[in-house]
Amino acid sequence: MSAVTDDVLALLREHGGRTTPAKRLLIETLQASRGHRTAEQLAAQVRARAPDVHLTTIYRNLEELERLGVVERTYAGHGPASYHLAGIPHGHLVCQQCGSLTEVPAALFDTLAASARQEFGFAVSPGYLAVAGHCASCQERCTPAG
Amino acid sequence: MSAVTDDVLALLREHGGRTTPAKRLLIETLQASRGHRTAEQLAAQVRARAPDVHLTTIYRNLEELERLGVVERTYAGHGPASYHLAGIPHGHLVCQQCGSLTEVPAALFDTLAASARQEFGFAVSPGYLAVAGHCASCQERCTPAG
DNA sequence: TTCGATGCAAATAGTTTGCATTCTA
DNA sequence: TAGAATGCAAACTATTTGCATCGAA
Repeated sequence: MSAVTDDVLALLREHGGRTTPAKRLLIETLQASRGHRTAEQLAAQVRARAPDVHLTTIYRNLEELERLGVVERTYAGHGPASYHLAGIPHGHLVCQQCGSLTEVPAALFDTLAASARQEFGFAVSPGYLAVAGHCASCQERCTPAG
Repeated sequence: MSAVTDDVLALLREHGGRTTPAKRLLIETLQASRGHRTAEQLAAQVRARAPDVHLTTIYRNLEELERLGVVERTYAGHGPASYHLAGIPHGHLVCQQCGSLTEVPAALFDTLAASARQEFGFAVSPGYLAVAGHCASCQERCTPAG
């Protein structure tokens, strides 16, 4: 159906993988969901079309796609990880209060990444972990107007 | 024994809490361990002196201390959270390969925090989540010299 | 002597693994 | 028809909760 899906399936085959309905549906679901989805959410969406696909299969396929660099996993502290198709590199802000996840340009991390490299020889990957804090609406709700 | 321990216990009492051996030992252990410790590690260290202290008690007391602002919890992705006494604000770099956790000055986050506030109204808390990437030694080990 | 703290068992959330079966190439 | 992929059950890790008992103030 989609060129991207077929490209990913082709890549999978190149690496010794096989094309299955579960994989095709997962990739299509990832494309359809612009934002970030948990494994559970992806499973629910895939099951809407193929009720027998097990959560385990979702996890196994996400892992395979992550290994191939097609999918990125993001941790936001406790709670489940979020998955999304790898594309333009970006970072994430997660609100400690409401849990909302905001995608932000990787450029926001440039200064931090430069300092980390210079001072600690550390190469920052902005995508893997979110940056915690408090989102605009939660601050409004909790700050006594100032 | 230590002034800090007594101060924390006093703070606990002020908030309706009680002084117990388990709490005293936990606070002393947190002081003794300069770095970051998981609940499990803290339990092991406390048990060296009081074998009957249960992991549940450690979690409950860490939670209480976190609520009072005495202890900070840091998540580094998957794996257990790390705990340490709240002191000078700082951030953390976690290596995705070896898992090592590096404490870094909060100043490293200044530019990121400023941009996040300006562009998204988001108030960054550098301490709560680590920033992922690859530490110096893991890069050496894996980069084909260049 | 009251009410917070504890120990223990059990529940929980999120994810991974073992194994027999099914299906792709 | 070999070996990858799947479904299901069960294990697993990190953490939380329920409840009876214990102990600090």
